[in-house]
Amino acid sequence: MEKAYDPKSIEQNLYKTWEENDYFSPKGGDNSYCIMIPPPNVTGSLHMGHAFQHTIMDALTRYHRMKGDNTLWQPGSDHAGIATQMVVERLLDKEGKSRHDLGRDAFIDKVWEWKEHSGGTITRQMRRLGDSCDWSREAFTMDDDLSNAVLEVFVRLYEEGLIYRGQRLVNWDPKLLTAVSDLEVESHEENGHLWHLKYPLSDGSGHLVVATTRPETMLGDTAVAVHPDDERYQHLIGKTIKLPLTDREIPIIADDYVEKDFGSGCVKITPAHDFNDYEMGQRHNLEMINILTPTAHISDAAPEAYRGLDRYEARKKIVEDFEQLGLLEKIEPHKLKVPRGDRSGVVIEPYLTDQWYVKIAPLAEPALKAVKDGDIKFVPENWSNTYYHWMENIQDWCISRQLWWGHQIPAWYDNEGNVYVGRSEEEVRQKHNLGDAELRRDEDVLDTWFSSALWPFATLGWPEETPELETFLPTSVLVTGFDIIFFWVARMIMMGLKFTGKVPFKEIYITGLIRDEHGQKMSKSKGNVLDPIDIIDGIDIDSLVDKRTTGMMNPKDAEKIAKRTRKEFPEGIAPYGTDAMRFTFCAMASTSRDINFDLNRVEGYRNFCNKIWNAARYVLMNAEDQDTGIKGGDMTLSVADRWITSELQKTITEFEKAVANYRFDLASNALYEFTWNTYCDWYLELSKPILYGDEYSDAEKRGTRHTLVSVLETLMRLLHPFMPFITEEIWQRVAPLTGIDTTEHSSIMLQAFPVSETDLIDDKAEQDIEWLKTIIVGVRNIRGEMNIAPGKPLNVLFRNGSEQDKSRLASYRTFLSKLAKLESIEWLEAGQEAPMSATALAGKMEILIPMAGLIDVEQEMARLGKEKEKLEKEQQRISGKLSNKNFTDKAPEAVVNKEKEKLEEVESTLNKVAEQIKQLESL
RNA sequence: GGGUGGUUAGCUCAGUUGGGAGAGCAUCGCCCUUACAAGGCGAGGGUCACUGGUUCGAGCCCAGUACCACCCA
Repeated sequence: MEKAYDPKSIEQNLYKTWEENDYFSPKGGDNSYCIMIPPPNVTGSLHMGHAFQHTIMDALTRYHRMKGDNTLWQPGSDHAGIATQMVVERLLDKEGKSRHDLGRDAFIDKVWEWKEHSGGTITRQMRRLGDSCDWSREAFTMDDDLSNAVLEVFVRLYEEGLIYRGQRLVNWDPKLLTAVSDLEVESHEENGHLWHLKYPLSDGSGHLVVATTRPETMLGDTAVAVHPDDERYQHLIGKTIKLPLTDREIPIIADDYVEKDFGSGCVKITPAHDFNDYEMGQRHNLEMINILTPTAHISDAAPEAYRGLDRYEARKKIVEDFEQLGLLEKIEPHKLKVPRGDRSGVVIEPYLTDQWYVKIAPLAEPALKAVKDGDIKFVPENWSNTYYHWMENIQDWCISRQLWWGHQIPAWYDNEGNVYVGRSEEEVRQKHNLGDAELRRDEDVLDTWFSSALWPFATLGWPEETPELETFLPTSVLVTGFDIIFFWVARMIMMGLKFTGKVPFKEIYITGLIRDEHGQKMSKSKGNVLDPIDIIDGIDIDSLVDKRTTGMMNPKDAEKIAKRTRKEFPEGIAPYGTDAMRFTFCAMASTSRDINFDLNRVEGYRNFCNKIWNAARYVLMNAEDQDTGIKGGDMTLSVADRWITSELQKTITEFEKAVANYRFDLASNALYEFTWNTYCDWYLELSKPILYGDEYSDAEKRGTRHTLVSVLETLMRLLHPFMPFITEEIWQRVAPLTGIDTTEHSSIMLQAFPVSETDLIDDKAEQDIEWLKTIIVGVRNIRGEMNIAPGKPLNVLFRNGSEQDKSRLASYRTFLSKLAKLESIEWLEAGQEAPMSATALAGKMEILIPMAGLIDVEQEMARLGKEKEKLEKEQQRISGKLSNKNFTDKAPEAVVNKEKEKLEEVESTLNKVAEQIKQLESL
């Protein structure tokens, strides 16, 4: 084995072997376990959030596979309508073409071509992460099977009246020229203005003042509203306004939606361009005037002077015209929430169009109930409240998009404008006896999330009744971020219940978001993005800077980012390997809080990998080609052997408990702690005296070799779900030494997960080792504090030992001598004069290190002084507690007794320390 | 405006029936000891945001305040 762990040399080969041997497909027993991947966009590459979630999913998948479950991790990707279409359009743009130059069919061919060409990025990355998903089942939302499921769902919902077409206000993206759903709109506060406009009354008796953040919409005003109880305007209700810049007269109406205290208390109403005004327009039967074109220019419905102007040019001109007419009262700076398209970034316009909608209330009700009844459980639980709140206020879902890339809506129109919905044109003609009448298919496609909503059952073969559907639905757990609970999770639940009668998954594990080490969101524009692959393979600083700064809109930002990046990573990023990164994610995955990703943590866990690697080296050096007991022969287990085996059982139990609660952080800690602080720091050291010492028998050496390899072999299986590569590599070498035939059992990933055996728990061994550790640590402490070289052999004296201490020393003298580097250990009889010594305590027993030529008196005084101070504080605290009658009366007896014992112990220790100090002082 | 989460060591974070404040990294000291210097051994470092309450006892429970983050209107 190489002296240092080198992930590069092992990872990719191992993955290839696993995949070629078809280890990823389900082949377990009766219990099925299934995770559906949240399908990433084909456009994209995996970011840190994916890497995090994939680590969790893969850990769960590997864990359950090893437990013998029939385990499927279903992979696939999403066609991501808008995002993908934008990417391809941008490519066309570089050739100076638009999609319209190509035409719909040619454009779609182009998208497919692009997908074939560059859609493999994600699956390649997933392989690098070690994702053990069943690639033979890889799905894509635009595949024939899934497209059929989409058709089927659309038609059935339509036939039930749950899909309808209607003219309403939608969120219109004037750049992408499509409707988008509420969820695709992001509103953020921006600085704007509030324009106060004077609207003259028709009878010439004065004017009202209305305030607006969008003056251009006044061209579409069809009323002015006041609050019905507002005394100031009572007499005006029912009168009319002469709308400036137009020749229209509009009514003054009363509606209690109006806030009396905001602005003048008068509100201009533009039903065709504002959601609230739309509602009010419905209530009051107001005319709707659509003054915008799809590209947000002023339409022909407006006075000629403004037609064809861009919305912001029109705004400017209208304000100027008001001013000229003396009708501009004032302009105030104003902060407002500006809605922007999450893809295009342009300001969204509420816009009146024909769109398709899903009537959501009938679907939402059972979906709400499923969570309330506990058929679906959120982890952590508090996300269910967010879910309830959303589901109880859910609006109908606009599902049509004016795009080309996606599932085209299966609706046809005849020349009279009738609409027919069916699985195909043929079916429609037949069903409605249309003969060969001219039919035109609806050009729109469905919202990407429509097909995503069917993902859990469509990938398993629905609408066919497949065995997979029977076996894996409901799936076990969905692992995802809270940002798509509404986009995706809720819709899967609704559709799943509707079409399969089953919940799509039993649990939803909500992960936190990955942020940078300062808690900033990772984004291209901030230049703080980390690519998981760069953490695995490493990257030099120049390449990293290039990566972060290419394609920046603003060259100034690029400069800033380059500078910051160079400062933060002067040497670039070291290659940490997949396992180190995965373990980092696991270790940081506490209860769905956001995670500030710190590369220092990765480095720490890379070191952990190296520790494991070297522990394995040590074990192999001492066990390979040697007698590990698999061929029989007497075997005697030492106290250390029994102890480490006992500790291992406890670690397994702890791990199981943590994973059952999705506490991967606690699980990782248990593994880390056992591996490093227990197995490496103590057990491997304890094994050395036995293996290297002449005083131990063959049976004892055999027992220790056996324990070394069997604990390591078990530990590899325990670690495997989190660190698949290094554990496989080591297991392949260690397993044969435990008698496992690796030609038959070819991979750790198909081995059984360790089971904790309670009869291997050994309290006596644990106490004995505890005793050993106390003494060794005591001696080391003196060495450390006194600056005595670790290698310098010491003579020690024990005093005031009990019978147990004496028998322990008799049994474990070699361990003590070797681990504490002692030359001699001798008993001092009670009352026997001790030489001047530094002391430590193991219970009541004193450990004395004679100081002649070794120890500085003042230093030892200082050390003991510190010790004394600590003990006195503790003594004070406890005795204070115990002298409080309230405490002794009211606290449970067990607690009080515990405190009493503690006090006794502290006081006896304190006495001994004080005695030592006195002795030193007397010199 | 409504809601959710957070505030613990210099940094990143654990702390699950309320009963001795923890880890990793960073810092300091000693050591290249025959698995590992990506290491070993030891040490220092915290009014657990603030105020009040419940309790014999609060990092933990309750009320309020401040600040931060996110979601919704």
